Amino acid sequence: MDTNVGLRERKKERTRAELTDAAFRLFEERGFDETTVEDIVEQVEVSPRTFFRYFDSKEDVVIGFFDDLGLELRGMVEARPPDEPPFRALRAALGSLVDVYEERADRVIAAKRLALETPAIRARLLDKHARWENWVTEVLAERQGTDDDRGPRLIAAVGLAAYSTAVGSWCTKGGKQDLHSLVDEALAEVERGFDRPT
Amino acid sequence: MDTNVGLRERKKERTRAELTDAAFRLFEERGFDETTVEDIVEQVEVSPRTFFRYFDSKEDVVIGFFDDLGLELRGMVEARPPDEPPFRALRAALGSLVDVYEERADRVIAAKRLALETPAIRARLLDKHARWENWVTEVLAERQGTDDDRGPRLIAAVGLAAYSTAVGSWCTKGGKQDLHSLVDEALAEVERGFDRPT
DNA sequence: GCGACATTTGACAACCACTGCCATATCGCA
DNA sequence: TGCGATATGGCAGTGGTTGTCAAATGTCGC
Repeated sequence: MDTNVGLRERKKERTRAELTDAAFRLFEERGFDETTVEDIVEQVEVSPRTFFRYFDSKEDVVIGFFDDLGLELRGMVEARPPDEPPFRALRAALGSLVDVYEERADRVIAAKRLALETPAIRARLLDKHARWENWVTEVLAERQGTDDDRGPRLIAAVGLAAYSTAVGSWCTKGGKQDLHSLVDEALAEVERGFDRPT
Repeated sequence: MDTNVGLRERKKERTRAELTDAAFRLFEERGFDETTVEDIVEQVEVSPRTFFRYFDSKEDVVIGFFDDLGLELRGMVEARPPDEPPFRALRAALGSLVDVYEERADRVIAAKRLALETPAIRARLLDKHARWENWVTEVLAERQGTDDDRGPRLIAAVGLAAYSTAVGSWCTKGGKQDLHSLVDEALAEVERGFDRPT
């Protein structure tokens, strides 16, 4: 049940990585809509049918990369001390998430560029974002043991919106700035509306 | 250049409305994915090709309804007194937008239900939302004559996020509550972080 | 009302994302 | 080495979407 290291598994990993690389390269060269699945698979010498065994859809190649991050975020919020005010907990969790973004800055920025020019990608990326919001909402609601989710949802939505603007401006600047400070500034600004000690 | 009232135009309006009605009905009956464009057009006795002359995509039938609202919102923000703090201006504009939502509560709620169960719709709806964010950001940036749009964007993103949560909970409650107060409460909560007179 | 003109529609063909199905190839293990 | 599990390829089919062209239909001046 651990990380399988059979020949089979490694081969699968490699194929997946090759497909992702080829796809990103072609998307960058000629655009997402102008790249067919056929184009991608012939670079890796794999059948189209196989492509769809690795990815649910063409967009999934771009989105998939972010897939588990939401769950990770969820975990990070859960791990915060229970007496911490909710917005602050979210802020701290997002702070940790930043590390992952910086590690894979190239892919994050490429995805963002694609999102700008391709509605289909943008839409999927936003959808993933919405899923994150739901997860965070759940965790926050549990933490404060309320049945009415409106408060937690507002915090999740607003916090993630602030996070996204920071990541967005980081991407447009080419990832040169310090994402930590950008995110933290944006969230600090918003936090003043919540978690007031009053 | 005004509202054309020729037979031609009226017929087009009617066809569009019939297609929309048929589509919403079928989507509700058997779901979005299970309804083909063919199914829709045969109810209105129109060719599939014609369907795509009225709508850019199948999803567009659901989204199209909201299309101009973003521009309307933009106009409403522009119309606010220039000395008003930005978040407050946005809050006021969203307050007016609420009227439109309440008028067409049935469609708004139907769209929301479809969004919940159909990823494709959800994604498109979110994309429209993102476009609104851009428009609002632009207007706010103009108002305060800044070149760095990070501040305006944060306000737009956060304000719209708050707005969406309110609309969301209104929809899940079946549109029974007063949307005005829901929206206003959510925005008031967030506003404390911005526009402070300090 | 009639005819030239513009616009809308329908039919057909094509492209492409995506899926189910079955035969074949490949890997892991006894 | 050979058996069972799994990965792949090929193929046919569905459905969304678009271009093209010809037929139909509204518009407008006369």
